[in-house]
Amino acid sequence: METKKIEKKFHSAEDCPITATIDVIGGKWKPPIIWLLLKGPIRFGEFNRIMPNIALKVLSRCLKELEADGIIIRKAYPEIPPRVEYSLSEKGESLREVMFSLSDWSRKNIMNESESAL
Amino acid sequence: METKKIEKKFHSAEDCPITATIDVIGGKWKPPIIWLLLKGPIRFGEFNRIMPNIALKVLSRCLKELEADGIIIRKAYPEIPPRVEYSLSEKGESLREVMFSLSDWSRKNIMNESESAL
DNA sequence: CGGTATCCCAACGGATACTG
DNA sequence: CAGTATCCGTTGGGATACCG
Repeated sequence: METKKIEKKFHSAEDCPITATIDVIGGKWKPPIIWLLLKGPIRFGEFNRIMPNIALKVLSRCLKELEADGIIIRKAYPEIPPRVEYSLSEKGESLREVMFSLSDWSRKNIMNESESAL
Repeated sequence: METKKIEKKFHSAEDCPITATIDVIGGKWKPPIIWLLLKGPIRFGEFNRIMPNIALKVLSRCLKELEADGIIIRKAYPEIPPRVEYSLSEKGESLREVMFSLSDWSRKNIMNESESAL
């Protein structure tokens, strides 16, 4: 059988799997949010303390979107004062390699981390 | 010596290396552009043929930005009609792993590619 | 062929005030 | 404490027409 080489077209950007991933983890603040969650659960206020310049509304929306995409899990404790903890889902955990890959490339190619250790 | 654990803060989003990488490769059309270039040099018109719905202006700006970031190389041949070829720089080539990582995660977690092979 | 120029719209991000 | 509501500026992406 002959295999005809079909050139894949990108009729819309969403046909690209990479674009699809970046739609989920991209934007200005989602990367640090996911990065922090890779270390463990975090409360709403903690995000705001660690990222002092993110607007509350933006933080709120990012968390909602990540939750809707199945990346993070929101757990609210019915206490006074209220406590809400965010953590990574399994799907979110599976991003660990991806995030390290992106971070690694950045350190080598954007931050000019010297290769002096070599 | 005791090592005090310093919590890294993200005063601006750009403090996050992952955000920095996504600033370079992100957006709607840059991923497919880089993806295509990983297979070899491409001419301006070819991009437009493979991605029929990208606006000329957008394609043009994406290519300019990628060039400014040192990811791609633009080579113009002084012919009539003119010919311009885009290819990856070394820095651009170094994105291969990153792109595969992003693409792989997408196939497993967004496109629901069955794991039937297991 | 390989682009620019112009105009437009929606989405994202941001500051501040307020609420359960 | 953990958000929402409102308003606003900037950016990214898009359609169309035109140029060297």
